[in-house]
Amino acid sequence: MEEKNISKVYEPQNFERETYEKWEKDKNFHADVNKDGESFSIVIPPPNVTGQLHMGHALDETLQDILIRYHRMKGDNTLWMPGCDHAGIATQAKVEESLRNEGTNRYELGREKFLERVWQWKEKFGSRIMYQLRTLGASCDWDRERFTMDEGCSKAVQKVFITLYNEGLIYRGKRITNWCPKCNTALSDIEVEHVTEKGHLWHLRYKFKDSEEFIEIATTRPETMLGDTGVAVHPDDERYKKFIGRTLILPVVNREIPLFADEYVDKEFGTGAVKVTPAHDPNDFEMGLRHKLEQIKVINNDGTMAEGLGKYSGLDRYECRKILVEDLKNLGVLVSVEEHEHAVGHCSRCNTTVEPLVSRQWFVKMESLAAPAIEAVKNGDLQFVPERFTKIYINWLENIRDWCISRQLWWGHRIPAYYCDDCGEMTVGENISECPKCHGKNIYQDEDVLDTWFSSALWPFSTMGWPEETDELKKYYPTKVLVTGYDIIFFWVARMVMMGLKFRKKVPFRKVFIHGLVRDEFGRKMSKSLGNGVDPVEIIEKYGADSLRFMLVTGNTPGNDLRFSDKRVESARNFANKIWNASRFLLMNLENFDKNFKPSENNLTLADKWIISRLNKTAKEVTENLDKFELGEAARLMYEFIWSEFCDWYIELTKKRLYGENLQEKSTALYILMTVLEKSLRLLHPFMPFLTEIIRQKLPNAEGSIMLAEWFTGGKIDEVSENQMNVIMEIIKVVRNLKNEVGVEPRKKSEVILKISNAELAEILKSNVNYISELAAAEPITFSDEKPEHALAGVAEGVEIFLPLKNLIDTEKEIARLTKELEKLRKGIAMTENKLKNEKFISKAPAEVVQSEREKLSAANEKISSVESRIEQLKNL
RNA sequence: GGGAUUGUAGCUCAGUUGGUUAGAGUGCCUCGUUGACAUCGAGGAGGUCACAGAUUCGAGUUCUGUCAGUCCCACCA
Repeated sequence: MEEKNISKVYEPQNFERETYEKWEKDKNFHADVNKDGESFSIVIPPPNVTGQLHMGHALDETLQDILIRYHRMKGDNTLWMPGCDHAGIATQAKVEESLRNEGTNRYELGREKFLERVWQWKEKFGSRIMYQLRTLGASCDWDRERFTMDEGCSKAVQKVFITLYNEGLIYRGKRITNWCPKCNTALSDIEVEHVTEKGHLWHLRYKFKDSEEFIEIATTRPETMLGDTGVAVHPDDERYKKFIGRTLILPVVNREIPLFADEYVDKEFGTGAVKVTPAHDPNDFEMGLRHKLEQIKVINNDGTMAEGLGKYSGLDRYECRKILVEDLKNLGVLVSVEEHEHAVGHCSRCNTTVEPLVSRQWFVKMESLAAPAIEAVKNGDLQFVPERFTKIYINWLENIRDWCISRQLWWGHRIPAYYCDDCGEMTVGENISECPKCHGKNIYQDEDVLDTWFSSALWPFSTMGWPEETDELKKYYPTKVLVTGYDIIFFWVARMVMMGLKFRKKVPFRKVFIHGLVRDEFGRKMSKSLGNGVDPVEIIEKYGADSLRFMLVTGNTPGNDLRFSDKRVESARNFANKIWNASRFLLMNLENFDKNFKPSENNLTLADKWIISRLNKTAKEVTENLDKFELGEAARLMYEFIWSEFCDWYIELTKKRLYGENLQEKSTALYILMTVLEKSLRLLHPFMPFLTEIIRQKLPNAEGSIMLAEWFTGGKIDEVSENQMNVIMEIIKVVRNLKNEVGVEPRKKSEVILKISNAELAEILKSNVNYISELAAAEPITFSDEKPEHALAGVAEGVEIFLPLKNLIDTEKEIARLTKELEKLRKGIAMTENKLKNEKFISKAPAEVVQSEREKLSAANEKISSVESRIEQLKNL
């Protein structure tokens, strides 16, 4: 059978692509709403169209694909919804950068032309991302691919905005917000990263209007003093009580400003008196509202100083600080400068220091939306895996502040608010072309777009056709699980929950499976600036997608970061190669196998029963772990089973039968090999989809695509056979060990004498003695009740094992080895004896535990005396 | 300031409700290639489970504290 010849080594490049194309062509990924089966749906965390996928995505998609493939095999009606996010600010920045390289900018291009350019960008990178997903093996339903700015999603966005506005949950207001001078837009609170920086605390003195007295204030941002409209002290501060209500003269600008009392002020900090700049500090803004202070904007949106500030106007804010401090010093206003550490906000996108300033923006009132989202977690509708992230989520929601959703960008969903030039009326609604108040036609739409996360928040239902009541929504909403990194719990997860509950009355997903970040081999975050990012496609080209997937999913636990390492991908590739070759071995032997052959129960050997039982147990555990989202543990179990049990032991144990003359025996062995391999492939398929598919198709006992094959949940576990086989394997190990210790070549046949006290065990060993002779090159093997003289000795599971010396070994070395073993045994005995001496242990520990300790002790004592006598013998040689 | 998390073999990490003498991968050492696989096989060395207490018959596992690292949140100018 020519088709069964497969190459000597695993070469994933030869089949991954074609395999995927076949799956896709056969519509194996497609979810049919009308089909039966419990629904199992996942919406992909839409990757940004800013560029290509990185290792973090590869991890995220791998985890999802494993779950999806597992559930598909289990017979669930499985949908994995793919798509991309328009990533407003990030994508716009990318396109602007490329314009800059061409020597132009978006303003020169104009809004319309600029957007054309962004759409071109989106087409290019969007399709690249989808290609990468395919390369990784992601079994997404491509017929349902979505984009946050496609027609349907945009409709959902409008609908949500208008509804929230009409309910008073969206409002427009002139408030202080975080402003990025470089991106030239407002930001939400969570888009600001606070970094502790070394700065200074400048002490300034402000003179009272009607006396020569001063009050000293402390500030970290002297340039904002130009916008001061008051000074605040704590009402109980004895130092300043007498000044409250008096008027100060603001230095440099000579503005009259009041000194007032406010509980916000901390008496202990600085001088206990704080300058108040309502237009440029969130706290001052609040105080300003409380005390009806004027807001004077002294810093422009681009970070330069505003007009009307004399020589300071037009200066960059930090340049101004330098000059102003110098001037204050000369004026005698500057009293002192202290070193001071404080947290400074940076734009999470471009890292520029954000400027809090007052502007007119749109906000979502969050409190009433947050309450049900907290409740959903508390009542169990929504569960985090691992659970510890619940606390982070709740804590954030309980302290939530209003969400600034407007961005001064061009790329994104334009805010559906319209302004009438004739009467000044603002209208929120769809397709407004006429002012509802004055019927004027001079209407223009709000220039701003929405925060990118606004549309992402609707993703689980906007992708399913909402606001229409589609079949998809009925079948697949809520989704079963959301798989994402802990870094976007606030940005995305919490907001989806709020929106889902608000507009669908149901949580968008039942479980949130949180994973960590992929770091480089030194534990650093992978980033462009460090240049330490690893392109998943490159790894796939080198090692195969299966290897990458396997590496990403093993060796870490849910929620924890993982380190990427080439070594570990290589190790996964070696595993793939191992499976490949085990399969090749089977296929080679399968040439004349009658595919209708079925072995009878009576012809099964101990090894057969053992491997079947081990497979059944493994399947059970793999399934349990998958259900618990312990994907790494599930994968590890498969690794262990296939490599350490199936390959290292079982295949070796079948060789005698395969190469022998007895057709019955040979067929039985082949049948079990084939069955176990086929089921193992199914269990491994979610992790390594390509390899398992390609191999299974060559097996005579399998039909159709493995991805549609039934999941194997296990079967009867045969403890008796497992125990018996364990004894045999232990004996083999001891014999190998003994030979190795004394430098006898592994393959060199050596006589072995077994002394067994347990009669039942002796029978079993006698009938399976061939395993020992085959795998330990032990010949002849004899059973004896006597300890032979001059022999190496070892013990396994109550069996004493002797290898007659026959002058082959170094007695000194052997005595040393035995002495060491003796020490080990004595240590063990001491521990066990201590336990058994302890009356509390005897009385409180479960009976079977006590019993096993007793047995252990007597076994160990036997071993000791045996080893001791060996040593004596050797000494007398 | 609050919270989370990590500390186990040279390195990277498992260790699920407390129960044999703590495991894997990788690296290292010894031996081994005529047939599935050197991307391999057999064997070995290597750990007072960060430290100190507590609970328990029994703690890597639970609790408290200490030290060290990482991260998140937070309006102290």
